[in-house]
Amino acid sequence: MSLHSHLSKLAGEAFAGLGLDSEFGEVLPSQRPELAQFQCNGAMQAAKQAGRAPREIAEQVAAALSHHPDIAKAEVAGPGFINIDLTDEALARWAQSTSQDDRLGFDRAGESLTVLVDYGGPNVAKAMHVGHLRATIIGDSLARLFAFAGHNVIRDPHFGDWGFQMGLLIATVDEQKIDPSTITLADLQRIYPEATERAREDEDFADLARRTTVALQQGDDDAREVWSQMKAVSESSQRDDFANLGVEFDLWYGESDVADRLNGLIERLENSGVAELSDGALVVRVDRPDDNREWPPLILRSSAGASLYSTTDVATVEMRVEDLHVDLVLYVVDHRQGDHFTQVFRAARKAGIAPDTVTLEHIGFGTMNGPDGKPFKTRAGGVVRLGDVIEMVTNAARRRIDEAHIAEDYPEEERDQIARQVGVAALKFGDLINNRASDYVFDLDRFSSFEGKTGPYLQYAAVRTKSILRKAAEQGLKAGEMLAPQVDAERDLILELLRFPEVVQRSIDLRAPNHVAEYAYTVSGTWNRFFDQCHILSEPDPARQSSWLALAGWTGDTIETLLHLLGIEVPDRM
RNA sequence: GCCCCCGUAGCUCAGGGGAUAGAGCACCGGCCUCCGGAGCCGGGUGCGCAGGUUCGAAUCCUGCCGGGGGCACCA
Repeated sequence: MSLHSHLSKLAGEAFAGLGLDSEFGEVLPSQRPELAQFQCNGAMQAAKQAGRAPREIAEQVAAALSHHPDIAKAEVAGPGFINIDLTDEALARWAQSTSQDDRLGFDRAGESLTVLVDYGGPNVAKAMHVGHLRATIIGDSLARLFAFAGHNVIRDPHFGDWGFQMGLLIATVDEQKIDPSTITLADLQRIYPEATERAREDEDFADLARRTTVALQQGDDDAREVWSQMKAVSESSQRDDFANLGVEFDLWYGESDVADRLNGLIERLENSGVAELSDGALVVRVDRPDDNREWPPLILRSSAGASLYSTTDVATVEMRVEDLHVDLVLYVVDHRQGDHFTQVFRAARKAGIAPDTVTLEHIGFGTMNGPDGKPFKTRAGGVVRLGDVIEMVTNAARRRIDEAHIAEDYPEEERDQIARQVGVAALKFGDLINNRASDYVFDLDRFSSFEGKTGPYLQYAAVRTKSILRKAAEQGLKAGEMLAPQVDAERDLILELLRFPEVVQRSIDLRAPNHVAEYAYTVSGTWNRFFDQCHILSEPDPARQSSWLALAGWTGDTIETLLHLLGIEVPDRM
C-alpha cells in the first residue's frame, strides 16, 4: 500500500469514528510545505453533511490521528485544514519498504483488463509528419502506464490503408503508367497532394478515384497489386520512424485487416434495420433524444459503394471485441476527430457490436503548431517529416556532446547512441510535459537546448545516481538500511519519492502522461538539490553514508521507472 | 448558424473546489581545491471581462469578448 492510501485510510477511519463518510479522509501532499508534509481538507467538506462546525470536526479528527505512533503532528489550521507530519522514523520505514518494492509502492490494478491502444492510423499515402508525433508518444506512454498497472495491453497503430486516399493514388499510378514495383516513398509524397488537389477540381477524376477505391475494396487484382506495393513502401519508412522513437507495437494492423468483415457487417446492419439508405448512401443514425445538437449519421457505405473509415472503424470495434476480447479501447487521435468517434461509438452501441462492458474512449489531443501559432510547417510551407525532426534533435544533441569535454574519451558508437537517446528524450518530454488537450507550439530551439525543464535534465539526474553508485561500488561501499532523515534535503527527497504511486495512478485515471512528466521533473530537481547539499561519498558516518546510497539507488530506480513510463531511455553516462 | 476546445508572468506552458497561483526560457547576480556545472542558489505588480453557486473558484454554472477546431459520402 502507498503512503498516500495509508494516511487517507487512517484519516478516513477517524471520520468514520465520528459517524461521517470515510471518503472525507483523503490526504494530499501539503500545499504549504513550510506548515506540514500532508494535509486533509475533509473536515470542511464534511461540515455541511454533518451540520457541525468544520473546525470542531477537524479538531476531533486531528486528535484521533495524533494517537497514531507514526504521526508526529496533526493540527488544525485556518477554517479546518488538518496539517499532518510523519515522524522521521516512520518516513524511514516507508522509504525502506517502498525502495525495495518492484513497483515502488504502486499497487497492481485489482482487475486486469485487456486494454487496446489505437494510435490513430498513420496514413499509408504519405510519410509520417510531426503531427503523428503526438499520437505516437502519448499512445506509447499510455500503453506503458496501463501495462505497469498490471493490465494486458495491446498496441495497434491502425494504419489508414483502405479508404479513398488509396483510390486516389492507385488511379494516378495507373494513369501515369508507373510500374507498381518501382514506386518509392518520394512518389507517394509527390502523388498524394497532387491527386487530392486534382480531385477537388476535376469531378471526372474524383469519380475515377472513387471507382478505383471500390475496385480495390472488392478485390480487383490490379488495384490490389499497386496497393500492396504502396503499403510496403510506406510501412518500411514508418518502421524506421517508430524504431528511432523506440516505439513498438503488438499488432501491425490497418483498416484493411477488417476488409473481410465489411460486406457481412454492412449486410447485417442493413437487414436488421440499424442502417438505412439516405441520399444513396447507407447510414446509421446516431442521434439521441437528449442531444443538444444535431448529429450527422455515420456513413457505412458511400453512394459510390465504397467503405469509408467510419465503416472500418465500426468493423474494427467488432474485431477487437470478438477476437481480442478487449475491455477498454483508447483511441489516441487528435481532438479534431471527436465527432467522428462519437459517431463510431454510438453506431457500435446501437448495432450491439460493443456491449456495455466494453469501454470506448477517444483520447483527443491538441495540435502541434509552429511559432506563429499555426500548424507547424517548414519555411517553404511544407509539412515537416517526422524523420527529419528526429534527425534535427539528434544532431543538436550530438553537437552538445561534442562541446562537452567529459564525453571526449567515449567511443564514437556510444556518442552516437547518447545523441539519439538525448535528442529523442528532448522531443518526447517536450511533448508529454504538455497537457494533452492543449494545442502547443513546436519550437525546435526549445527542443534542442537540453537545459532546464527538459528530457535530458531528467536523464542527467538519473545518470548522476548511476555515477555515484558506480564510484561507491569501486570503493567497496554498499547501500544499507534507510535511516531517519536528519536534514531537509534528505527528508524532502524521501517525501517526494513516496508520492510515486499516487501520481502514476492519477496519470492512468486521467489518461494524462503529463502528470508523470511533471513529477519526474520534480523528483529530479529534488534529487539535484540533495546531491548539491549532501555529499555522499565523503560522508564520515558509515551508517548515514550507506543510507544515502540506498536513497540514491531508490531515486535512480524511481527516475528510470518514470522515464520508462514516458518512453524515454536512460544512458549509462552522458 | 450549431457544437467542441482554448484564453494564467515578456515568451512557452503547469496547476487535483482549499491556505500566500507555480515551472522553464529570457534577463541580472552568486556557487567553497569536494560524488558529473546538461547542475545548484537568489531576483516576479500575472488567472480575458461580468455575473452566479460555495464556508472557499484559475478550477463548477451562465453570458459576453478573443483564438482554434468540427459540422454525411476525406482520413
